Amino acid sequence: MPVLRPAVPCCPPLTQRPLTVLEAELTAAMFKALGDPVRLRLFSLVASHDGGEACVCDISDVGVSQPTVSHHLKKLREAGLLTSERRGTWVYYRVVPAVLAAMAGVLTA
Amino acid sequence: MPVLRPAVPCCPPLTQRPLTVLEAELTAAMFKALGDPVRLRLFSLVASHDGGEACVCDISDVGVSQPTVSHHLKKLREAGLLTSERRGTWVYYRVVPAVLAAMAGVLTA
DNA sequence: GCGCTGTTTCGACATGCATCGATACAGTGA
DNA sequence: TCACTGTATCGATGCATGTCGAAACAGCGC
Repeated sequence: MPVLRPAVPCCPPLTQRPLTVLEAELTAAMFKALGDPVRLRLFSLVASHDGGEACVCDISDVGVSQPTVSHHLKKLREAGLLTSERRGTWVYYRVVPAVLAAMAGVLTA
Repeated sequence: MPVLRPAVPCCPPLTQRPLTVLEAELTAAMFKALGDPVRLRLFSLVASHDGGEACVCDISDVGVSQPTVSHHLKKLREAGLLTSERRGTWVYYRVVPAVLAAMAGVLTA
């Protein structure tokens, strides 16, 4: 488990100057995490859910098996986009707040 | 060559409502294109280059072979992020203007 | 036409990854 | 403790993809 630590405010806008190798590595890892349709839907389900968090049971209906959902949620966690917390029987996922803004910033001129 | 046509203004912010299957497909394709470190550096090199365009010869020094550079530029073209134009001996790449804003919009609450 | 340089395509290879069923783990309630 | 539900991990499989060298293509200058 390599788990690149994204260090949320990472990189300047792509239009400002060429990214360094390390910057590209960190930023690409985040984009890659959103580069799968199933993961993107899972992320969107969490991000748009009431209260800013969602139980796995709320978002498991994306057309793939339960182990696959779990696998994708793990990937999103490892990329630093989501956090998870177990409360009793259920596990809740949340969007890491600064990450969306950081990624948007990289794409903004 | 599937070449999903991105139809630039694609999708609402991820936080607004869950993406549909089709929206996720289109948007994930763009994120996926930026999800490789080499491609992200190439894209950044084009996006930050003087005049908004760059010759392949200007950006080929990213640590991989020249055919690999060409392969990645093709992927970025197919994803709708770059356009290319041959002018005499050299081929110039440009960022498709609206795409950056569209992707940033998806990530903005 | 011929050679030369810049760029793309081709074919092959190794690695990565999305997916699944089976299984293990965690917590609840009886 | 035992059964039950929700979630994560394991192991296997098939496909996607990043990479390269070799070869093809495109323009230019002679």
